[in-house]
Amino acid sequence: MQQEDFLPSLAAYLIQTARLNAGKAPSERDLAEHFTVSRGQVREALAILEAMQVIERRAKSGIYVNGGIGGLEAMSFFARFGLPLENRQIFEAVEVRKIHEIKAAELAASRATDENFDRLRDILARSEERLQMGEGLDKLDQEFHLEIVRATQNTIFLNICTSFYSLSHSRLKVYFRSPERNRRSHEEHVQIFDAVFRRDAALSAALMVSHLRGAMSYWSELLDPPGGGPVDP
Amino acid sequence: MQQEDFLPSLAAYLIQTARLNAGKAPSERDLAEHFTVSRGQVREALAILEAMQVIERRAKSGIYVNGGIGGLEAMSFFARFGLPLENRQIFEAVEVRKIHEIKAAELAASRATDENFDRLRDILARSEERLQMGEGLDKLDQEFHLEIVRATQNTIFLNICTSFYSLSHSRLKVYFRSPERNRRSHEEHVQIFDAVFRRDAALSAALMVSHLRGAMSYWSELLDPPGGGPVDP
DNA sequence: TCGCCGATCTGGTCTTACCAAAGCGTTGCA
DNA sequence: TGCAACGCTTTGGTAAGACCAGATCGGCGA
Repeated sequence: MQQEDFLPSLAAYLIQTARLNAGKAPSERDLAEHFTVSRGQVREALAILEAMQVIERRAKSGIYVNGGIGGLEAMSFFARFGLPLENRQIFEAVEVRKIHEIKAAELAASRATDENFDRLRDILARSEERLQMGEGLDKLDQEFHLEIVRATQNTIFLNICTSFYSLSHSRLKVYFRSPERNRRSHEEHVQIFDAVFRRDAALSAALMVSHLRGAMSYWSELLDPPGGGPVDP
Repeated sequence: MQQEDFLPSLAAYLIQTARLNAGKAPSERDLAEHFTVSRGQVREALAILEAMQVIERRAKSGIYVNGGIGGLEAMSFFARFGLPLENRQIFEAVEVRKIHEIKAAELAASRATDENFDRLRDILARSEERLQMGEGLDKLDQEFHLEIVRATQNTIFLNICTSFYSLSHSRLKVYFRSPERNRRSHEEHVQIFDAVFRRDAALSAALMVSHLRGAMSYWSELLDPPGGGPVDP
């Protein structure tokens, strides 16, 4: 146990043990022993988790796991490593994603460069290829959406959207198991590309609205029913 | 030298020294000596900065400061401690803020609760008070905008917007030195409040558009002219 | 039963030590 | 003279031990 996946392991363990103990996690010394690493390693990881607002370290008292996990970085960190998020968080993240990507399509229409168009064409071509072979879009969907964001030429914006995409990642895998949904998704991508290429900002945004509505309504249905308990992201 | 302000000091020092040495910062041992702390402390801080994508640690080689600073967390960290950002970054952050807050006004119109309205009224009342006494709005502007975001009931969204607000903070102080701008800003806040209170989503969004346009055009003028060099955030 | 006191635990910090690989300068050979 | 091989130094990565001061909590005494 060392390497880079020590952090997520630690985080998962902290949350798991804290849940059984009113939010309080084991001591640094216990954690070090449990993971067979030095206390220094544990402290380094804890410093990062504290900066992410995942935990709180109270001097001479102990380590406490924050309730509803804090910052964006923390959440995308969680999603990246498959840790569970709550329904509310997922819903909120989806809403933020909608806000971002609709505006992204609009801005992309006026700012996309030839390189952006080249990459988009390449992504669409590879999508077509995969569909012909009867395979799911998978990562290509993500690539398409993020390339649209990249076409806004706003690197901060791209940064945020990338984080949010990871929040929905494993869910999307399920979504893209259906051949029909794959096909429709691809066709909508092509339409969006055309609108952006024609520099039609309003149409680009409108198409993105309906594209996201279609894809995400599927998704929110999975969330709502039982109402409450945490689901895996 | 210890406490919480060690991190920003370290960050500033790393960036400063790295600039003179092709992106390479002093070794951990040198840093520990320079700040009169233990190597462990330095490593803990470096772990956080690495997680923020501010630096990169290469085993057996050294510490390297990343060019155009990475993630959102890193940027708001920088802004919070008055470290310089580049023009491009500021422009991008402003654009993202616009995207967020316009949509926030729209959503707030349909979701704001009585508590939100109470807090907004309180903020406006205190604003009025300060204006009467000839003082600037200062923090109250921030409170108003963030309360609008809070009214969307999306905590993740609020989280992001809060980070972005800190990016423009010290600049806003300059903006609010002008009594006339204070007055106009306050009046626009009142109008936005009314629109939200009447649940008029379209009007809320439209008013926010012009409010931000007014406030931020002032600002982008400060950025564009010389074109290039970093400015203080 | 209530309050006080002391042992214990905990995070915070520092020191020392060792490892392995990267860097770099020197040396030695062609 | 030029280049390649060798070896020392530096560097991040990791571990182990120690001390401090405050919080925590149990037991003792009033």
